[in-house]
Amino acid sequence: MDDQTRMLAGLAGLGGLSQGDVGDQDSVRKQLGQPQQDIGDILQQIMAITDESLDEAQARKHALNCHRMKPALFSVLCEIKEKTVLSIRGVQDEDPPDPQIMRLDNMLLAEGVSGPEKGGGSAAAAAAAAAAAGGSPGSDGGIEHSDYRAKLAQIRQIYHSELEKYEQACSEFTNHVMNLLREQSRTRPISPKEIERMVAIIHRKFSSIQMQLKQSTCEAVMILRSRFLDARRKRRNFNKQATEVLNEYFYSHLSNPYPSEEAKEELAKKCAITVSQVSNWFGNKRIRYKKNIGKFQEEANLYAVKTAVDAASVSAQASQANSPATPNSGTHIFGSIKITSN
DNA sequence: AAAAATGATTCTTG
DNA sequence: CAAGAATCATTTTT
Repeated sequence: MDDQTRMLAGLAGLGGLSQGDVGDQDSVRKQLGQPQQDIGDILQQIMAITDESLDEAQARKHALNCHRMKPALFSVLCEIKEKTVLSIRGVQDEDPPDPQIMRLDNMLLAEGVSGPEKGGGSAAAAAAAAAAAGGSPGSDGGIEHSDYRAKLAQIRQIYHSELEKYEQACSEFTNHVMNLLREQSRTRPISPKEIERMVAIIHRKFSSIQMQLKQSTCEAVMILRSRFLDARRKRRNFNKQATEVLNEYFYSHLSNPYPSEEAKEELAKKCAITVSQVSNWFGNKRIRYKKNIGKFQEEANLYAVKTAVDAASVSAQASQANSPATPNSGTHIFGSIKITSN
């Protein structure tokens, strides 16, 4: 009962001390003549250790270890620690996997930057290139592709070497701290849990650095992607014959230059381009024609003549076969066009 | 080197 | 969702 009341008073209700601990401390108290004085001295010496030379410190440390007070102080520290451990326990919550980090990791994995070495990378690059290229050219795709892959490999290599560097530094530092703690555990009590916590803290710090690395790597990959997979950056003009076919269709359907899906497919096949390229072309053509009809007059005449000649060759007619300067005689411009003057 | 042309993308609209 | 419009980034022309 005596023990219990003392414990309540001394530990402010924190509990957690075993009877053994209390007994230990009790005996310590009896042993000491003037506890305050001696403990103060020892603490002073401990604090002064950092100011001393290594040999000196070593010697002093040894002396302290052999000090008759050492076990007593040790047990006092044990007691204090019992108290603090409790307060620490409340603060320590396991970190939930940060969704941001997960996202970065996933992206890097998908991009083939992290994960298995060469295999993943080239697979991802190939998939990306395939998705971008569609399936038409085949000739110049290879060069861009390999270029992209090379850049990606470069990024991957930098990423991995940096990551390794961090990992190494982390484990080195962890080792160092562990050694320090082990050394210190001779003079003060250190539970495995404490060490564990220390290591966790270190790892968290380093992983935050790693996140920065991941972030910047992601950024680099995104830039690379937009640089190489954005088709408009490596635009090739259609060949002469293709534009000829397209223009022919456009000017011969000038009153309604909206090819149906089937017509688009047909044109795409004839021009060796994709259907969406045909759509793009007509979209651009319509808007640009309408924007400045005058500029396209010559072209319009040219193709009008062309089709007229074709028609004439079929039905050898010469109703009004002369001056090609007749601007699109029967072609009313599609829909209702508001010509923006500029 | 500047200007024009051109294929592609993005955003708004109906 | 497709067409229009504005814009981008490159290629071609001047």
